[in-house]
Amino acid sequence: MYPAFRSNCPIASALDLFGDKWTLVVLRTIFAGRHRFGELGGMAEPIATNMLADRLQRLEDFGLIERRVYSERPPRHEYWLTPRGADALPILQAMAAWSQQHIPDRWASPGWFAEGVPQDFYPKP
Amino acid sequence: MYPAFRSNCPIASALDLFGDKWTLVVLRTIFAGRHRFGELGGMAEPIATNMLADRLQRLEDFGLIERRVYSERPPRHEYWLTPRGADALPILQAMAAWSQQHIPDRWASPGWFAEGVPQDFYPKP
DNA sequence: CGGGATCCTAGTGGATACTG
DNA sequence: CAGTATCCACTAGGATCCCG
Repeated sequence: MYPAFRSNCPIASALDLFGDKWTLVVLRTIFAGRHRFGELGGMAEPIATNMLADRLQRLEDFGLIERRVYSERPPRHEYWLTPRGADALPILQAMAAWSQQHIPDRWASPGWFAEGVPQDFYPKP
Repeated sequence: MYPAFRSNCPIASALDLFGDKWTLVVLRTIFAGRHRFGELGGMAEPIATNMLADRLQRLEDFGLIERRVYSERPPRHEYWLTPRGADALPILQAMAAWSQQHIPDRWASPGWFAEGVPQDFYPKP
């Protein structure tokens, strides 16, 4: 269930858990208020459904998110952060802050997530 | 020279720059006081020399590190953080803090980098 | 010592079709 | 709607050898 950790370094271990192309992007989207599979699949960065399903499964296995199933037709599933997942926010904020400082031209554009993002999600540049 | 950015999101952009298996681990090692190619190649996480060379090249292209060449025999090269690279420290610290909170059993062990790491590099658990 | 050049593999990732 | 299954392409990554 857990990946093979490369070392005892906490940084390397964190990267072994969610240091791939998609995991933190998916997590960011959940932070931003998207909770359903379809919403996550429709984010700005196109992701294949099998990739998305795989990352959600892993995040659930690692205890970062929780899956809620509603008995409706059509079925509705939602993914919510656990406290453990919510604690990853500083990582995302630190990345956002770095980008805003050092790739400002990209960030100057309206941004893809103007609405739907918590007020203080992206730190002020 | 720059990667293809997936979107305008600063988080996704940061991940496009250094969200792979090795880049942040290499950066961490430089933060920890290793500056020579051989030292970086000898870190706890075994990395192939071509991988290391590639990541160092990219980090230099992105302006995160600076390459210093000394005219000696045998030759000596050193890689040092630029201000832009040093600004990535909060990202590493946030990852380390998360790991220490949520994968404590791994961190409880002596750690691979007891000496050589700046005093406040890993936040207190 | 610090890489570059090769070659090779594994796994990531993508498109499409299909199902409860 | 929320996935799974299948097949396929690509490239990140690794091992080894070699050279200034």
